[in-house]
Amino acid sequence: MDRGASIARVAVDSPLPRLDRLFDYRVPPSLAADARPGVRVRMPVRSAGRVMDGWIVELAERSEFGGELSELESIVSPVPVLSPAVWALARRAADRAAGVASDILRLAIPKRAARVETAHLAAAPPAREPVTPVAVTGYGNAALEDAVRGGDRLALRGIPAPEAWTTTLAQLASVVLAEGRGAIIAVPDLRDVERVVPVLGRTLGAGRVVRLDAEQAPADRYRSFLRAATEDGLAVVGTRSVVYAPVRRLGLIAMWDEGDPLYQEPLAPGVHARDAALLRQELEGCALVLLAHSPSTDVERLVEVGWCRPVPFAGTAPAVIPTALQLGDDRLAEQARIPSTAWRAASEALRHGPVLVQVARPGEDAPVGSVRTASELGRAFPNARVVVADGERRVLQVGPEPALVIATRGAEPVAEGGYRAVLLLDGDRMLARESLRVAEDALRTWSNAAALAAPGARVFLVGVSGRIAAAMSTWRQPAFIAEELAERRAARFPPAVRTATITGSADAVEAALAALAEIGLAGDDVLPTALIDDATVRAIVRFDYGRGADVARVLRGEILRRSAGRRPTARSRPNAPELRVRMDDLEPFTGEGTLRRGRRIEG
DNA sequence: AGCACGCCGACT
DNA sequence: GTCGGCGTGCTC
Repeated sequence: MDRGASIARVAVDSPLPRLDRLFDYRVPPSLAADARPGVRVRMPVRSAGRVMDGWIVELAERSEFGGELSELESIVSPVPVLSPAVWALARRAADRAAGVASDILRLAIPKRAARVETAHLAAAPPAREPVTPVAVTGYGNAALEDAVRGGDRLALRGIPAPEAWTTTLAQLASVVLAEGRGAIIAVPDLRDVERVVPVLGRTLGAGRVVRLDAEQAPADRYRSFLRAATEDGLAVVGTRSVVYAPVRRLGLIAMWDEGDPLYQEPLAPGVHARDAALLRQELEGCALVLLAHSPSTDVERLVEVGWCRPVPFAGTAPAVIPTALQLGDDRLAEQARIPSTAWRAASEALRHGPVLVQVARPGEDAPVGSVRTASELGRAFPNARVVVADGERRVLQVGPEPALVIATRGAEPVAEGGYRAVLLLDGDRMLARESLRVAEDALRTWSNAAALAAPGARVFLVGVSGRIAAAMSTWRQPAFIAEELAERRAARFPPAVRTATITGSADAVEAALAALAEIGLAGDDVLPTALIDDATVRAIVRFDYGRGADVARVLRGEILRRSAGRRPTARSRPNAPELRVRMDDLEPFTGEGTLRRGRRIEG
């Protein structure tokens, strides 16, 4: 503790909006030695007796608070777990989402495991070889190494070859690690973590790679977390909440397939990992690489406003052939809803190696389910080995030998040497979903599957035509996405605008809308209020990005007002918060997500 | 969340 | 008069 600093400014570990600010405490002499920014503390809140957890955010010599200060009760552990950078990020992210910083910190700081901590404190810092920077290949003379060193923001097109993205991420990370800085590598799901970790290990050295994801055992997760917080020059890899990892001297945040809906955080306040990454890049000045075969409309918007720079790959696009669903004379093909040209190509390819068949849904029940498709194709190709890969049957990889691999989208195994043919079935079904994001989502998942094809292998996109099929066959997804964004802009739909979904009692929602009207948010940008049930209504407002801070501030004020208001009484139902706010719901106009039950999605 | 403060109906 | 109902507000 600094000489003379006898005041600790503490963030309270509580989801209550009223406690979402810093509180000053006196540091008693007995705790002074360990009272450092970032440590977890316990302190009395409201007239002795009640003790809460929190973190010291900063130390000060004097307090602005007029009243009598209480003393910190104890320091839970001398290990700093909340870095100034992560605190700043949590504050920014919560403010932007009209939420509470400690809700973000819940994602950022894993539960303490005392034994892990003891072992960590006892261990000597590991001796490691310096990292050798590896050239970033496949992008011509784009000078990506300099861009990354210079803290640029890039929308990078993935190289369309099996697992090329893992190599690109490892090469990018090597550039910053070679300078003694750290990198955050975010991927959508655990399968992707498992794929990228060995590649990073080979490129950077195994001791340089740290896994950090919510599915780890608590002790493992805390061990990884402590390593990230204390060692320089690490690549920290994980799923969406890895963007909050306490990486030291952060030089790069790289995100694979940023359009994957798994990056949307379901826990309050529902901050998308991409948005958190953008905020963190701004705060820390590190490089940001959004790597994808087919970017989201959100990233296209960032490109168009000049916030990040698109970088194409230099190489050959997959051979994608849109195939109308004109059924031929083959009855078996007809059963399996595969056009005869694609059928013949698949039969031929199957003599040489694995063939991927992407379907929309898992299981046997759906007319298009993975298991049902597998049995149909199994009958048609009695000599072929059939592999089913979906959410339940996880298959990471298949060998180079012939096999029919039936996979739901996102669950496709990687084939050694690449698939000899890829059939994208059920495209029409995927596009029939009612969602603002069907088109970009379909394009993204088709593109990811197409990139698994061997060099020169053909990819058949079945039953899809028009501009979206053309985007696939020309491999010019960004052009289609740009048109998609233009349509959203014309309609004032996200991500051309931001949205806030306001749910609660009719009173509370009405008051919130009135408060928004006072800052000029009215007219067409306030969508008609919908009745959810007898006690709940929902309003949606939309607004330009420049107004986001104002809207969030006003709505936060309303939440604060209302949270002090009505309590669960006999009259009102218990646990029904009077006012909940969700900013930038992925599907604001269909209500998907907004009403999801379970953990809080509220303000 | 808890706990204190404060302003209206039945009581010694 | 005053005890205590719970509506309202605050937590360094």
